Amino acid sequence: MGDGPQPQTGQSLLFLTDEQLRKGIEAMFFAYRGFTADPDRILEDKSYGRAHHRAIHFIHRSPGTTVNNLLSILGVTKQSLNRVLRTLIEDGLVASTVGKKDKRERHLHLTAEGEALERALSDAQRDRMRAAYRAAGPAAVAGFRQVLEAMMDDQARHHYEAMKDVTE
Amino acid sequence: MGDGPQPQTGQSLLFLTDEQLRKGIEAMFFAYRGFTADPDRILEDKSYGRAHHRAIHFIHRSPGTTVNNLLSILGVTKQSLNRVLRTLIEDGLVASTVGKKDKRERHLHLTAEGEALERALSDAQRDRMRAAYRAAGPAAVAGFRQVLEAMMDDQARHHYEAMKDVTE
DNA sequence: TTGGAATGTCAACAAAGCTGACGTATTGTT
DNA sequence: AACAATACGTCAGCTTTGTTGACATTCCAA
Repeated sequence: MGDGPQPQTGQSLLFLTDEQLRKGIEAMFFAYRGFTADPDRILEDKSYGRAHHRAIHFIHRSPGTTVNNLLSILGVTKQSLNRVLRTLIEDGLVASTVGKKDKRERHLHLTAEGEALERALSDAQRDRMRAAYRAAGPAAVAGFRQVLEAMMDDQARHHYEAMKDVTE
Repeated sequence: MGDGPQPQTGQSLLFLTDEQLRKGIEAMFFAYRGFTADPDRILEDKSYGRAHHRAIHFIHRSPGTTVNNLLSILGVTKQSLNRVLRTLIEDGLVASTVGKKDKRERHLHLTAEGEALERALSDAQRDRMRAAYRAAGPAAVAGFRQVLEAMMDDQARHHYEAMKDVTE
């Protein structure tokens, strides 16, 4: 936390001004639109929306996850998630299997078709993220992640960190 | 763009792996929820939503802006914006005045009451942003902004940059 | 065996986006 | 002067995605 290797004395004093904070707020707003734009374009053909994308993403990320776990990650009501899951199951993108240990639970997996859509969506989203990362460079990326992590609610940060896996 | 002062050789080679990109994607998702959580809490008491917040934010930011300009910033249809603006005008938070030069245009301003709500909302949002900035530090903040800017669509980035004002 | 947890479902509703059509006032152009 | 284009507002209808509240079923665990 030392201020040794930074020659920008003015910046380090001014980075908390209301103007700087406002720019950060607007950057989040505009960037999030870009962040969702590409998957949205893919989804609009099919009768799916952003909620389906989120479900697919986290089922792919944690195969076999239960409905309850997914609920707490996504932060929506079970009725809202259920509507989304029902269509995905009906359309054969998601498989729901009764739990072996606890038969009340349903374990969710992507089918081959579901994996295909997941790949299309995350390819599109990753392409933009990769371009942004490449343009900004590794140091900027580290800062990006630090600020975003600090912006999360405790519960969200817990989910976020719990999803670090072996490759990291 | 030289790789001089970075000793993290591994990181700079691996920062574009799919795993890193996935973490960035999830960081955006979770952080955006935190980003909107505090204003949302204020708005839910009143009968307003996130759309009202956005309109109020940008009217505050550009007093006297026209409906058309606001439309292109927000990226929604005029019907959608109109529904929001109508309630804000009816409730006396926004004033709409006929243009002097071009009488077809309506210029939008916040009333005193509108400014008060804007302050409450942006205070809440800035508090979280400030805490995140403080926790991450100036260098991280610079990186955060760089990555977000690179993630925007061209049109959004244009709006974003056009809103830099004299204090910066 | 009974209470509670996990899940699913029905109904009703709201916020906020969309398309399409239409009207009016104003401005610019021919 | 006539006409086209622009800015704005509005009506109607639709979609997605969230919400509450109520209720049934299944099943684990005390």
